[in-house]
Amino acid sequence: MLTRSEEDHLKAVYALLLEGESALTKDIAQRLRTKASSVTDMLKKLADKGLLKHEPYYGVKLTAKGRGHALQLVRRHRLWETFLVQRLGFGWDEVHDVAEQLEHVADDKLTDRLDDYLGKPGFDPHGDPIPDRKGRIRERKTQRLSVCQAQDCVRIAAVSETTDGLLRLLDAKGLRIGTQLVVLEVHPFDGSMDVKPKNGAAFSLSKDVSHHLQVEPV
Amino acid sequence: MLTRSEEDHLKAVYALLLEGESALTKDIAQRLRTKASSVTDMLKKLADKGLLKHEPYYGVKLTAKGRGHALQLVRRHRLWETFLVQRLGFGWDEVHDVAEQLEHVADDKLTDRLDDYLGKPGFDPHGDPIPDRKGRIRERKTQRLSVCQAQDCVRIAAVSETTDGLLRLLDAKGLRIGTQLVVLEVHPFDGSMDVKPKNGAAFSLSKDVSHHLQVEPV
DNA sequence: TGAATAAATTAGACTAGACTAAAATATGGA
DNA sequence: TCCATATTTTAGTCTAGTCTAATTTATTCA
Ligand SMILES: [Mn+2]
Ligand SMILES: [Mn+2]
Ligand SMILES: [Mn+2]
Ligand SMILES: [Mn+2]
Repeated sequence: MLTRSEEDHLKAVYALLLEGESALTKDIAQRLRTKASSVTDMLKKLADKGLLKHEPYYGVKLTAKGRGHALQLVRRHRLWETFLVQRLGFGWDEVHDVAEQLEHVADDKLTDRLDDYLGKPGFDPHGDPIPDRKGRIRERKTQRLSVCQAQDCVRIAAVSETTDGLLRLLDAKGLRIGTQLVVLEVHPFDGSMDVKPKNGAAFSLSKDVSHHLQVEPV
Repeated sequence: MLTRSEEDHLKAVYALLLEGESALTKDIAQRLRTKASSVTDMLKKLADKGLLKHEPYYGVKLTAKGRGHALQLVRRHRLWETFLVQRLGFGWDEVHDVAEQLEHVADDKLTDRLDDYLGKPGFDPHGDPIPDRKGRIRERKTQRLSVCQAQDCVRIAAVSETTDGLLRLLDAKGLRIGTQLVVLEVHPFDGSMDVKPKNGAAFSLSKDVSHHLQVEPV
């Protein structure tokens, strides 16, 4: 049984390894709003439990066991987010903090029943994949909207930064998971691009925004 | 913001004061499976926060603030139990431990939306009243089935001990919240009674069981 | 190459929440 | 009344998880 803090550290490692190839002590600390020295202690503890390999001054790698635990945690987090949005009517910008708490209620029966109840969803409200009970994830080939070119037709698959501000901006522009877009033009000067949703008028997106939209070809 | 342990202590005090008129240190310890000395420390802390009055060697009384917090906790506990049974298909004997964890996710929006989603239920799966968002409880006049007499017609309103064994025994006999019964006969020798459900054959209940069934006249 | 800097670890301190053992207090029965 | 017992509190210890400050190690660049 892992404590809440152990779980949060494990998840931070998992997320950082997905984003880049290394999980640095300082980045874990920044993500958890704690200090590097605290992270060092916790990494030692997680290594003792066989959840990760920690070579002091080199990097952190998850073991199969550690990855399994992390995936279960991600599964619970994303199932709860889905529940909050689909069933309780929360906005996708309002669910993160609550899910951050609910994810720590570790009960396999609860998790599996919730999964059934929601219809075994493959993706959460932000478009992130939900691992199944065995930790398997549905893979997709997506790319950032910011690397697309004029004439490309794409569908928004996920938002890679779920800060409230970005999500609300997307709401304001009518952009959501599944929205189809055509790229009209890319402006080299500032990296902004003009896009046109399938049903709607064209508008412009800054590079800050397009960089955080994961899209798939349509 | 209260910690999980503070919340559990407060709830134990609240429950003990409801059952009897005093909440003794040793009883709190027993309920929380902890030691009297630990309880003393926590009572001091809760008193410092203005949630209860603790006169060493005398008793514990909740302040209005403390009662309010306890009621919110009870509200969350019972709403989650209701969710688990009504929506996720859990048995009424399976929900307590999970609800004991979920109750500590303190988010008013979550609680209120869950309440709405469940249709603002007045009672949980064990027949216990669910406080509303202001902490108000629907009062009923119930009595133990064990004090009823031959010919009494009653409806089961609540089960006052939610141990797995009792709940499964009731399941086996087809007794649930709302079941209507006629008391046929009471046997003074062992306190057992013969009862007949409205739709079904008569059978006998031991005093151990009838003592834990709260009923209302029908 | 070798400082300067960045990153990570170690050392030591603190708090919360538990425990055991000992002391203090209250209570019930002879 | 007064002692035996039950209950509660106090004193002191322990672990988990955090912190700051100091030290160690790795990296970068002049
Ligand atoms: Mn979390
Ligand atoms: Mn998400
Ligand atoms: Mn609890
Ligand atoms: Mn209940």
